Amino acid sequence: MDMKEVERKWQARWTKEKLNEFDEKSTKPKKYVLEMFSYPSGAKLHIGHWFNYGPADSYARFKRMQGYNVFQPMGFDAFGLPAENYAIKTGVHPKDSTEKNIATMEEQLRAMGAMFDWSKEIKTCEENYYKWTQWMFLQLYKKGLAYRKEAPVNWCPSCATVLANEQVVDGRCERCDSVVVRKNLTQWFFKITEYAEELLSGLETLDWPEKTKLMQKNWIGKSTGCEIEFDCETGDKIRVFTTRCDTVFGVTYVVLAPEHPLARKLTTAGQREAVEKYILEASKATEIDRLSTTREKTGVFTGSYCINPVNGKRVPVYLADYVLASYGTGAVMAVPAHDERDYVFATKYGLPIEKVIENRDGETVLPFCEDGIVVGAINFDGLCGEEARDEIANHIAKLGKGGKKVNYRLRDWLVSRQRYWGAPIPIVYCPHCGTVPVPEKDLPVKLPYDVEFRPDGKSPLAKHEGFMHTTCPVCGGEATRDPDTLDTFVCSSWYYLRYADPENDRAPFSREAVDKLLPVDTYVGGAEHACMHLLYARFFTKALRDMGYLDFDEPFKRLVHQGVILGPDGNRMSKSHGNIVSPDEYVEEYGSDAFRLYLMFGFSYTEGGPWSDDGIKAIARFMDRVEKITLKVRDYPETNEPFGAEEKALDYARNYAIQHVTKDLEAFSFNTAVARMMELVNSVYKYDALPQKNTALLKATVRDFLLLLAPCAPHFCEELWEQTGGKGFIFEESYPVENPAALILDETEYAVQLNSKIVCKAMIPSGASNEEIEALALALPEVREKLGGKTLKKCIVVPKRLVNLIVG
RNA sequence: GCCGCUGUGGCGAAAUCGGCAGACGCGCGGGACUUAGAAUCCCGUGGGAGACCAUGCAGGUUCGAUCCCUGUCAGCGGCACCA
Repeated sequence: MDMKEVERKWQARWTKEKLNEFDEKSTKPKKYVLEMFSYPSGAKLHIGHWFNYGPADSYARFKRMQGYNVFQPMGFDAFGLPAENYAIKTGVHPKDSTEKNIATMEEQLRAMGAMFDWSKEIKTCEENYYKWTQWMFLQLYKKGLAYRKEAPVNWCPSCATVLANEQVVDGRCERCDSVVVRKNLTQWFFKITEYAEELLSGLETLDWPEKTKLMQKNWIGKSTGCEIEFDCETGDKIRVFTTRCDTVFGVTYVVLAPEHPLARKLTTAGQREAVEKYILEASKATEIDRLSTTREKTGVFTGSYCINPVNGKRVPVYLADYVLASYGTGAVMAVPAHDERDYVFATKYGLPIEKVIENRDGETVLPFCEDGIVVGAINFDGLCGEEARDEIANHIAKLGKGGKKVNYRLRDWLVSRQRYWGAPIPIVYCPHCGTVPVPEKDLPVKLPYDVEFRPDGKSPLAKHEGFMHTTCPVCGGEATRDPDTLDTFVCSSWYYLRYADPENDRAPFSREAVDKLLPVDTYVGGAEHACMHLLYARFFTKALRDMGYLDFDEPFKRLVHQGVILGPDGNRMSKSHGNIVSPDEYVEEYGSDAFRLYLMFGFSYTEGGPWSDDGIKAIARFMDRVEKITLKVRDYPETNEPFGAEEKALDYARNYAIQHVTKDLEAFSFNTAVARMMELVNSVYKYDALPQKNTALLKATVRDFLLLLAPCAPHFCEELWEQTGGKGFIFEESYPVENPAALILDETEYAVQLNSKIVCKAMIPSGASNEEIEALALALPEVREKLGGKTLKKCIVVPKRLVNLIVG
């Protein structure tokens, strides 16, 4: 079969008959199958795209044949850093390179032959999309979910520019190798923490991989503890969060993050120099390094003291970078006797270590970090663990120095980017009116084309007079725009909603369109998005629901992650590894169906693995075998005789395949689905070799087989369907359903075990009771021989699998 | 470092709820067809001469463990400005 020609032919027909478009008028149940949209950074589709979209499209087609009205849109996540970096390097404008890349990728995606509804395509960098991204920002702002505060950025002093984490290599700028420091800027945040509890509890309702839910749970990081206030001699108050308030009597010092607002204020003249030096050093370390439990602990004394509210003890205040400003209150109470890190730190700096918890069962070796009995705390001595924490927290609350508190590791979402290639933040700063949101009627705030990308200390937009200079929407006076753009994760947090209504120019989407299609039934994409994109999208959905734009709680009911296809050397494919494998040559040589089928068969979908093309020939051979037998059987005259054991076996194979392929496709277990289809082809060949054939059964089996294979090799099966006299499109046929009667066997092979060791196999009639099975097993010659004089103690029967005789 | 995942023949992999480890393929070996090769078709194929031994390694629970538990090693994904 000339696959190039066949692909062209069927793609043209599908497009002409709008086969791939969602049918607005259909009464069938809808099924929204969505793959994560592509980022057009490289010019071409890579194996990862294919591995995501090919098999997922087979799932969508399978659902279509099962009678669903399937919606499978595609688009581009087109804003982002790489296009801007490319512009800095080559001078090619991000808009131009992005549009060019998108054009290439669209063409390749069409050539894949997936059932994408291109009539609903979206590109996040287009005005009619980012207008609504800006609208989202304004709604969140109105709802009090967007606010400004200071936050650190990576700053390269030499390039005078903000760097992404990716651009910082070993603490240095990837462009000029200067040491990167952290610098505070006032930036926009979304209050995702307001939804922490619901983002956590909502996980229970989702059909998502358990590991993904667990990762989100840990990312949100709920912990129940106590907030405690330590009064400083300066009159300032240090608030700390602890999950171990039962150890508060053992506090021997307090630690602030170097970025803590009180850090400098509490520093005494004598310590000034050391503290400044330390703060600068700390600004160079990455957060990952700072959280490392094996890294040498460092810190510096501020010169100040504060008072432990429970016992009035005066303890020193230190700065140390193992405390993060972004977690909890940015300050901790240190209890070296009962915390590993505090113990190490106290030992290093000669700070006292006071034991206030004792091990209930045995010697107390410090640091003792488990629950134990409180000692040396007069009113609380003898209390233990949760009970102690409860009493002590209540006591602290009575003192007016804090109390029980739930804390989350989740932080608010920083959305400001000091970059060009993104959606401008729709905010104006007016000397008289302050921070003013751009009125919705004035959206979009257009991204100007003529900008200077060269990094020179200012965001590209900040240097653009025409963009920056504006009038205040409130007072009409002179004002300036926010020079920053939005994080691209903002664009991708609501795109699945826009697909429902992409042309709408009065709203991001109509309620009617969204009600019809959303939520997404099955979302397919990489596991690397487990904590960020997938959490942000959930947050957007919940916020939009609370603003009355939606009436569902979760955007993605079911989630599936495809694995990562690595380079042949086992490393992630990258230019630097020089191990990139392009799908193009394979598609060219074998055709898109064979390539898709190979991806489905050769790898576990959720695991991925190193690339290897061993076996792609086997897929080509399999398809040849299918074509050959299909055409051969087509030309047989029809006979209904005979129907004996051979026919029963073929019918069993046919129905077994239907049953398992259906189950496996539903589970995204594509490799086993293809294996079951190969088994059926083998059975058909075997049957066809018989001298006497029931060709009616054979023809029906081949027909079912083509239907089974169609979602996985769509062009190929359409062609064979047509060549065997099928009418219309194969994708308008129903997926086969197994006949349970054909799957009932008279007897099943059991493994017979004696004391859990296999002795022999035995055929046991279906429907035999456990007693009958036991008797049959005991009567077997192999069993009698090995049994000797031993008596039966117990008999374990696992239906349709084994019988285990325990003797002694 | 922290969070999560993975580890099974020469290779890709499979194994429902703890129940016959290795389905389906690749590769390899043998055979058929052919002047010959390619292609195709058929048979065999975890290791071991064997009792037996095998699911990264060391233990544990169980009648029975690839699966559950403890420890450990290796690889992969993420760690909040790559997307």
